[in-house]
Amino acid sequence: MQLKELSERTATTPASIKYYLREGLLPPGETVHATRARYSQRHVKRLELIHALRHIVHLNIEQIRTIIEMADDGAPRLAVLATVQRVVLGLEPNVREGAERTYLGDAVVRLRGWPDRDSDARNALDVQISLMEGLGISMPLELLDAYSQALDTIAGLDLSLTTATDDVDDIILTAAVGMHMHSQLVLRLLALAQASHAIRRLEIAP
Amino acid sequence: MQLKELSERTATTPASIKYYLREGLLPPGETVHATRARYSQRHVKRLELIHALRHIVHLNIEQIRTIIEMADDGAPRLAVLATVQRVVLGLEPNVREGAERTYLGDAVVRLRGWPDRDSDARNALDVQISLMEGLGISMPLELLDAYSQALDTIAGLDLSLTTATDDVDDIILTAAVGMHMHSQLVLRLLALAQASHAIRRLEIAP
DNA sequence: CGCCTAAGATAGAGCTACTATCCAATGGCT
DNA sequence: AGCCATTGGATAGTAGCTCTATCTTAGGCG
Repeated sequence: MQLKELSERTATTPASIKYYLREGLLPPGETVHATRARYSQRHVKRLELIHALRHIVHLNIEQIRTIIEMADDGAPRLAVLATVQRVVLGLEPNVREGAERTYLGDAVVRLRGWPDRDSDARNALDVQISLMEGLGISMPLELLDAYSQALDTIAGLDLSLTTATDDVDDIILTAAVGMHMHSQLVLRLLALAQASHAIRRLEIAP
Repeated sequence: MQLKELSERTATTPASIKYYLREGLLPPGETVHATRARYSQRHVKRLELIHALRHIVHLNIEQIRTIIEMADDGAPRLAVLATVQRVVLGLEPNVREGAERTYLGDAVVRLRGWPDRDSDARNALDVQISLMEGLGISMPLELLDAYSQALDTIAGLDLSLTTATDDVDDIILTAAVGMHMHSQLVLRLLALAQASHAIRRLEIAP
């Protein structure tokens, strides 16, 4: 198909498609000759991926490029998933060079029997724990225990969805949307829990 | 103190202070006469609040204005906290008119013994659950149970910080930063849980 | 008396994500 | 054969956000 048809099929304006081409998010079509290019089903799927990442998961172009370049470079699935996670869960601003491991971080990993190794996720957790300790926000271990237990279950479930296909774009789409949705769910539950506490505590003695 | 001193004490440029004044985030100083105004300790604290909300919690000016206007209008503490929550936990895009209650939402509220009433938080949760069901992302009740149990504990802890003072700006600062930090913590734990699962599942058979 | 600072208005800057315009080349329909 | 639609490529413009800078007028303080 030509650009115009691609545009119609994906409800994306030709101008935007050209923009994504320029930005390297969408691979160029097969050049038939100087003024004609052919696009395939792959381009349709890629555009759908871009659309979901932009408007559902709310990533910016740079973040989408990071993920898509890995996929196009044929990186191993684990590496792609790690990148998706880093970007979707906003780990980036929290990953620091030479951040120290925390007691609580170690304890949680041991309690859950998670593999004890360095990773962006582990690093980001330690940084967050240190940050909160610095601000005097307390987190007893029992709480992290309860938490991580629940999250462990969700994580297993979430991931199982991504192993059903071999197409990298599909894996990314499923993983990114799944991670985003779960993280939102947790935030909504936290909000409701907090609201409930606030009502109980403040409504009686305003 | 005059504008310049306020600027120096809060490490904010006079231009930015003027901007916040224009935007109504910072109350005008006490006008001595046409070309002189006096600012107080209150302005210092307000600027610190604005700074934290902008650069730690990452709210935009509009969101900060929403919160600050409530506080300045002398709204009840519960209402202020609800607004802080709505903004900080990103409930806004998820709150819908006439969204239906979900079975799972009801079940969670009953399990936790939370007050069963309409609220933005409850609404946002129901919308999120429906959204995920629509996408075919499964969430067994046992999972929500475990989750909400952990979150319930955190929420109680978090809120207790905010009842230590009577100054509205302080309450907002503590609540906003606390909520933000806890939500980040949960996201980091989810990330680590997911990473651990991914390692176990994909590293053996890449 | 002149300098500093104030308020107030307006304009500009830098970023992001598009959106629009212009171009020459050219395939395919008529 | 000829013309219209479409292409890639280049470039420029727009819109929203958060500042940042400049300019003006005015007045107190040393």
